[in-house]
Amino acid sequence: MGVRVRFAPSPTGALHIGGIRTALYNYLFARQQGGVFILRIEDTDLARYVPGAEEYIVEALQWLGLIPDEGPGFGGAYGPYRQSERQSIYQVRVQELVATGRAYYAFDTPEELEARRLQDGTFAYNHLTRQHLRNSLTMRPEEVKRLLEKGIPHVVRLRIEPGEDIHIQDLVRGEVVFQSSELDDKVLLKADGMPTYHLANIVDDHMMQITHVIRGEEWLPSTAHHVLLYRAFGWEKTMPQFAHLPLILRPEGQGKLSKRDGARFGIPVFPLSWKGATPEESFEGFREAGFLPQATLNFMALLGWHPSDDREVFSVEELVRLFSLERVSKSGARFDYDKARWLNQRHIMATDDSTLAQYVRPLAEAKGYRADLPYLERVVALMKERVLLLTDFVEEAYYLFEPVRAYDEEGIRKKWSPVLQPILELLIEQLPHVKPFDATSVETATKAFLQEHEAKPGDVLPVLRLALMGSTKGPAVFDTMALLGPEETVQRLRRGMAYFLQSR
RNA sequence: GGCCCGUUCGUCUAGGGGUUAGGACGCAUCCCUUUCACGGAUGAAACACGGGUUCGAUUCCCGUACGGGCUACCA
Repeated sequence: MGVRVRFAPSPTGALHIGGIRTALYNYLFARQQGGVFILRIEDTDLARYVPGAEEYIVEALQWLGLIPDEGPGFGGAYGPYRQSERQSIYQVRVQELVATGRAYYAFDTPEELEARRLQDGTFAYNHLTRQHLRNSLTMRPEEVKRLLEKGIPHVVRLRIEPGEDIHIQDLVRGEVVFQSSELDDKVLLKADGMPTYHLANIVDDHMMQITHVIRGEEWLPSTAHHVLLYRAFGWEKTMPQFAHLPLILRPEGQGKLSKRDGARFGIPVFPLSWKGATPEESFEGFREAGFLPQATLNFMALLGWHPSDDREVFSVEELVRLFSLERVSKSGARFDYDKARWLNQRHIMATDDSTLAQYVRPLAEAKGYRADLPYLERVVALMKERVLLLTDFVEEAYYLFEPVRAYDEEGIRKKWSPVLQPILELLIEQLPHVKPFDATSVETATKAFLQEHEAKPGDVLPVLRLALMGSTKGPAVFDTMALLGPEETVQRLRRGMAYFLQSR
């Protein structure tokens, strides 16, 4: 049977980078194995449902190119792919479990259980305590029937018997053993008639013929329950294999990465920006921060996985080829934003100019800058080795689109000297007559002119740069002049000179 | 508290009974260059601790410490 994996997020808000990494690993594994990548929406918690979250998830997957083969809106023969639309399936399945004595009704209210936990911190609903609680194991059948008929709120719990070792062969961690006596009787069906994660997950994975469950480490403890559920249903022979991924840790300090860490550390932790009801619930995304999707993917792939060689920059195709669950590490990976930006720079350098220009176009448009592709391609060619983020093209290099906003005073003090004034005046006169006004011709003409006047390029060029860009750093002077054109070049040089003169 | 998982430079990691413990990000110095960046060179920087096993442990085993996850009618 072919590999079938699923990414099963819950639409409770924006999905952070940890969730996206899970999607990526599932995707890579599916592609590599010639398998099927499924998106399933786990919207069984009505209270936590957030409108727009599902659309966000889909848009994020599309931006990254992690397109599901099956899922809501993606087709597939195993739907529906939203758990809220599969409610009747779970109802039927859970009745099977009750009928065979693998599950039971429990009438204890959330308040009653809460009170128990308050007085006994170790309280768990399990094989010991259930004998003293209000459920169909302790009540007379007639009483249970009566309550059910009266529509008294109740849940269905999995009946777990003690004295059993549950061995799990995890593809990442190896063998993990749990004792059934330590496990609590998990709720399978909630009082509102919706299934819990545990029930829906197992039923769906079985019905959708999932072969490998690749998910975060936070699920490892409940995997024992899941195995028991497969057994209860009699599905153990076709139970999927498990692979639990290490958590992504916050950049500094302790604990796993959380939504709030984005604001806390001034870094994006989401694929796309998310607009919440308040600023505190709104987050910036990798896309908006100026990351290329393939760089984002590369970064996430390396958070918890590494090939055996020393390479670190990969295309998606290479990741598909090289990925393996066996090489996923067991320990948590700290989110390293510097590394993310470096990786983005590598991918920007590896991307051709016309593609980059397409990415930069909306950014330029948003600022009201000139945004025709031919011009943008020249900008990108000049700057691609000097930027970390796509936004740098219109921010760091704003002077390629609009006049200099401010001159670097420190630079002026170091590079400018009034003795350069006469020769600069002359040069400015000459420049517009260079034909054609391209980098090579301008450079040749300028250097000849400087030699003729016995001036050193090392003295003059930095001043030209200061006038052109307002800064002592930036792209090559002659390339920039050619890009700006003769009129703009002359204008900037004159304005710069005037400014330098009075700043003395 | 209980259960489970983990621990190699600051960070991501390679490695694996005998290695000068390798690479990358970041940092520092130098070279290239009109600047920055790119590129190149160099440097500082790690096997959590204690017991075993062994001729020999960073590597295997057991403890301890530390970190993490789970312990909801959330996923």
